Formats: sequence, C-alpha cells, structure tokens
Amino acid sequence: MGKILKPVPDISTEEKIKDAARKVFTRKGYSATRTRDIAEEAGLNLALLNYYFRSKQKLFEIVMFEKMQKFFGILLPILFDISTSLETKVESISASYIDLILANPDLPFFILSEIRNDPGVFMKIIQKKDFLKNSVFIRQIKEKKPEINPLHFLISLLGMCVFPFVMKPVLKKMTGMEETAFKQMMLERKSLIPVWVKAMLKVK
Amino acid sequence: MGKILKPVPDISTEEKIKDAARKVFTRKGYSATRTRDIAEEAGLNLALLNYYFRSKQKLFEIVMFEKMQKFFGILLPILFDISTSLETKVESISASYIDLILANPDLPFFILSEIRNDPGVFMKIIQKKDFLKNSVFIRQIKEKKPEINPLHFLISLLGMCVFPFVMKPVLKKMTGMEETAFKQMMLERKSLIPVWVKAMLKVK
DNA sequence: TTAATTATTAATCATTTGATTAAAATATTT
DNA sequence: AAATATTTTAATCAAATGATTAATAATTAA
Repeated sequence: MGKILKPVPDISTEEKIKDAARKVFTRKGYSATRTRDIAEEAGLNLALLNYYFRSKQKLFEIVMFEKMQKFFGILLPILFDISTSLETKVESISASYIDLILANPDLPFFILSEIRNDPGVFMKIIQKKDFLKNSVFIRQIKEKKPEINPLHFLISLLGMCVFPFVMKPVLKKMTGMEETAFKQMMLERKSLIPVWVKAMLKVK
Repeated sequence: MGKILKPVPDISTEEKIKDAARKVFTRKGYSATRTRDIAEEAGLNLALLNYYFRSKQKLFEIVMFEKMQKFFGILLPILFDISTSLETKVESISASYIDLILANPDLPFFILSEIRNDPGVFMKIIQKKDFLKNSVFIRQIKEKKPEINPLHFLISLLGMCVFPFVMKPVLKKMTGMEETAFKQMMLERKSLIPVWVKAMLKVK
C-alpha cells in the first residue's frame, strides 16, 4: 500500500481547454464548432472557456495563430535559406511538409479554410506584401528557368505535397484506399516529388 | 411610349432561391450559411425557403448534388475515354478543369470541404469503390510507368490544376498578386501542366 | 364574376448557442 | 484556523437561427 508518490501532476485546466479547442477547431472549423463541443471534449464545464479565455473568438485566435506558425514556420525558413541549393530546398520542403501533415492531418485544410474565411488572420504571420518574390528560393528558380514565372513551380510543389491530404476523403471514396495505404503513398511522394520538380525545371 | 412587349418573363421564385443558395452555400459552406442570408440574397421572404424546399438541409443537398456533378462530370468522362491518348487526356483535364474553376472560383473548396464534413454526400456520384483503378487513364499510366503507383500522377495532375485555386487567398497575401495576374497565371498553367506531367512520366 | 388554389408576408415558436452570474467548492495566505 | 483569493458549477440570459403558422395577396379555374 502506501500513498501515491506523484500526486497527479495533471495538466492544467487552461491547457485542457486549449488541447480540446485545437482538436475540435481543426477538425470542424470555426463556424461548425460549438463551444459546448470544446467543453465536452475537455471534460469541463462550459463556463470555464469564458473564464480562462474571454470568448470563442479569442480562443480560436490563439489556436489559429499556433497552427499558422506550424504550417508556415516550416516553409519560410527553407525558402529564405541562403546556404542551400534549389534541389536541397525542394527535398526539404517535400520531406518536412509531408511529415508535418502526416502528423497533423487536419492542418492544411484548417489553415486554407480559415484564411479563406478571413484573410485578415494571416497578417500576423506574413508582414510585407511581396516578401516572397525576394526569397532565395524564387531567385534560384528564376536563375534556372528565366522564361517562366517562378511562382508556378512553388505552387506546383506545394500542390503536390499538400493537395493529396486535402483531397484524401475524395480519394478514399474513389479508390477504396485505406489509411495505411494512403500514408504509404505519401511516404513515397517524399522522394518522388523532388525528382518530378527537377524534371519540370529541366524540360523544354 | 407604348406598352412593354415582353411582360417581364422573370425568373421563378423557386429558381431565385436556388440561385441565391448556390451563391451563399458555395461561398460560405453549409455551417456558416444562415437561411436568412439566402433569403436576403434572393430578395425574398425567409418563409419561402421552407415553402419551396422543406429545409435548409434539403436545399443544400440539391445545390451540393449539382456542384458535384459539375466538378466530377468533367473528370470522369475524360478518365474513361477509350478513344484518346494519355497525352490528350492530360491536356483535356488541365484545360477543362482550369476553365471550369476560373468560371466557378468557389467550386473546388466547396466540394472538398463538404465531402470532408460528410463523405456520405459523395455516394450519389461515385458508385463502386474501386472503379477508378479500372479507368482507361490509370491503365494508360500503368503501361507507361509500371514501377510507380499510377494514382501518384493523377493526384499530382489534379493538385497542379486545383490547388492554386484552393490556396489563392494565401497566394494573394504572400505575393500581393491581383485577381487579373492570378487568372493570367492559371491560363499559362493550361499549357504548362501537360508539359510537366509528360516530363514526370518520362524521367528516371 | 365568383370560387378555389397557389404564393407571399409578418409574426411567432422552439432550439441552439455564446456568454454571464451568483453561489459553492477548493486552494492559498495570514 | 480563519480569512482571502481562486476555481468550478448549475442556472440562466439574450441573441441568433431554422422552422411554422395564420392571415393576406395574387393567380387560376369554374
């Protein structure tokens, strides 16, 4: 017998709410989320949401900001890395984006959806209008393919990495594919996409 | 003077409601749409929605079904066309998808979003689980690239066509790009994507 | 023209939902 | 231990929202 040595270090109420909010908001989006869903998910009284965070909106903003940092925090450092080659950047983006989304399947849809609903939320992450054009990545593409708008390649690269996750429900319905098979394909893409992008940059 | 010859043929109330519902549902999604938004958009009394269509849900299903037909009605005939080459199919898909979405900018996000919320709505369009695997398109790819899962190429093709529209709000914020410049880029992609896909199928 | 049917409106209902409050429980300080 | 501060709860509020109703207007049939 004997008393319990570690008296339940237990996660704080505030953090329980944020955890639940992350889960529900990213799965259902702001509009479809009820504050009661979050309270239930957290196993807490509804009033505690307003006690710790002032409103649904405020709680959402905290979650949204976190998620945006996750999503763009991977991309931006790579795009602006002066020490790596274009090829290396393409490999890094493929690998880290696919790994990130495999670990956070609802992330891309959530981000794209909420930025679409309110492009204003995006401001806190992205400062200047045209900072992307001066990125190392874009300049490296322009060097290799001066005749084509370099944005085309960034868009295609991101599309090949992210879009499969966005269309996953469609894909599953159309192919009968299971989750494990899907994940397997996404792992394959980590090495396929760089090969494809290199081919795209070389052609014509 | 003289009386009006055509005495306002005017669109029917029922159609006015559907028009408004199409617009509001596709822009905001099911959850964020208020029946009052639709009534206001149509310039009609709220009760008429329930008079002509039984409920918000029923009205939504009609719109959703239409939109799915639009979205998949383009893709499926091409994928199953036995009379065209793989190259032709890739060109058709690029061209017709990009044109379709340029004319209906909210379409892809709406479709992907609502299928994600309720994969059941998809059933009415897609019948068998694995019908895609037996499509001419997939077989043609398998012939040309037996060592890679042919789905990879379909996913990449669709990603390159559709994803730019899904990430448009992000793109605009990050580049300061205007609507006309965006459209211009999408027109360029109609010819770029087939070139890229061919290169992807050839490489390695 | 009158009667019957159909379409439209304003008012209202019942739920849902984000938020608040006052009391109770728990923890902290003195 | 008593006093004070903090956290949690149940009950409730007000506004929003999908839906209905009963009365009115417009159209069609007799």
